[in-house]
Amino acid sequence: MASSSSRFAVAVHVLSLLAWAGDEPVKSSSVAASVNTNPVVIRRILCALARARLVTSQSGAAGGSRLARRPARITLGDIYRAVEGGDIFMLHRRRPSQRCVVGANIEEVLGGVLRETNEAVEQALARTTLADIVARIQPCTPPQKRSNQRSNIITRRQQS
Amino acid sequence: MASSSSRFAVAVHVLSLLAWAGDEPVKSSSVAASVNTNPVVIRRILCALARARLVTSQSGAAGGSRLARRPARITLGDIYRAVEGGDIFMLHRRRPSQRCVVGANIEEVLGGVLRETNEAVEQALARTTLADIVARIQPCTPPQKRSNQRSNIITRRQQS
DNA sequence: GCATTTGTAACTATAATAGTTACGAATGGA
DNA sequence: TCCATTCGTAACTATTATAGTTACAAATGC
Repeated sequence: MASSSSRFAVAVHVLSLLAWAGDEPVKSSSVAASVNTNPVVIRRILCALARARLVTSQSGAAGGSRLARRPARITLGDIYRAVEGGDIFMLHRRRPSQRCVVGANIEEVLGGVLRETNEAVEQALARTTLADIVARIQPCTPPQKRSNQRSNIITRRQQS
Repeated sequence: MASSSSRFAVAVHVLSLLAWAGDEPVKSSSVAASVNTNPVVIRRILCALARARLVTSQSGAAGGSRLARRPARITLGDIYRAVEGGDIFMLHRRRPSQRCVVGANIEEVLGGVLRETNEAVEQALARTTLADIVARIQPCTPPQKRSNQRSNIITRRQQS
């Protein structure tokens, strides 16, 4: 089965939008319109991304969020760690029988393997940057100067 | 966060017990005692493992389950595919806005990345076999001849 | 025939996730 | 200084996945 969380996918989507918008701050409601969800869900993700120093946000009129680094300096591994953290697989939910040799040792043995596996995931994700993702999103759409009006849906690429 | 499922950990535990028991069939209730859960939970996992041809099971008195291959021929990747299958990460749960360039393309772009990531997980897991796991479970306990009585808790290693 | 064990259905309990409403605090502009 | 706007977060609900449990038919060996 898939991970029960879509936070990673949404986070990549959010950051792609911020990259698209360049220096212009983007409101959580604009992002929510593109992701097709509630602005609070987006703000929760943005909070996690801000804690990881991937974005900065500002309250108030003319507020919003923008990238804290250039897209080429943000890897999917950074994003994964920021919003999913921890490890991929659970160990047992109830402690195995310590009277059984296997039960008494399986958690430690498996723990090591799972840590290595999580490492492999992070390394695999680290090979792709946000810039790569943005480049693969309709590469035909050319960068274009932003209008002054702040539309709720971003349809044109901003800056580069 | 961790994957919400402990099926993988339990499956490795189950198969370690079967490896430990050698040719002797193991009852789901014995396994359940070691894992500290209900026999039905174990039988569900064993079903998935049987579908993947990693174990064989038999009904009836003197029934139980045993490995279908030598432990060195079973990788953690096989086990992962058998009980977790599919992919690690979810995409969006609601379809993103198709009116936004990013929303219209993010799923396809991310889908490719996530497929590659799942590949990386399977490859990482494929580097460890069930034999490796069993060898790391209290390597001090020597293999030892099994008694005739079928105890509910396996405390000694059977065969090799 | 009978005791035993698997396979599976049906149900409940628990927990994670996301969606929603609400509101205080920050901020910039009038 | 006031006010509209936006974030951050708490509190709640709804949905879903997982695991735990009971129950029973079918298979199997003695």
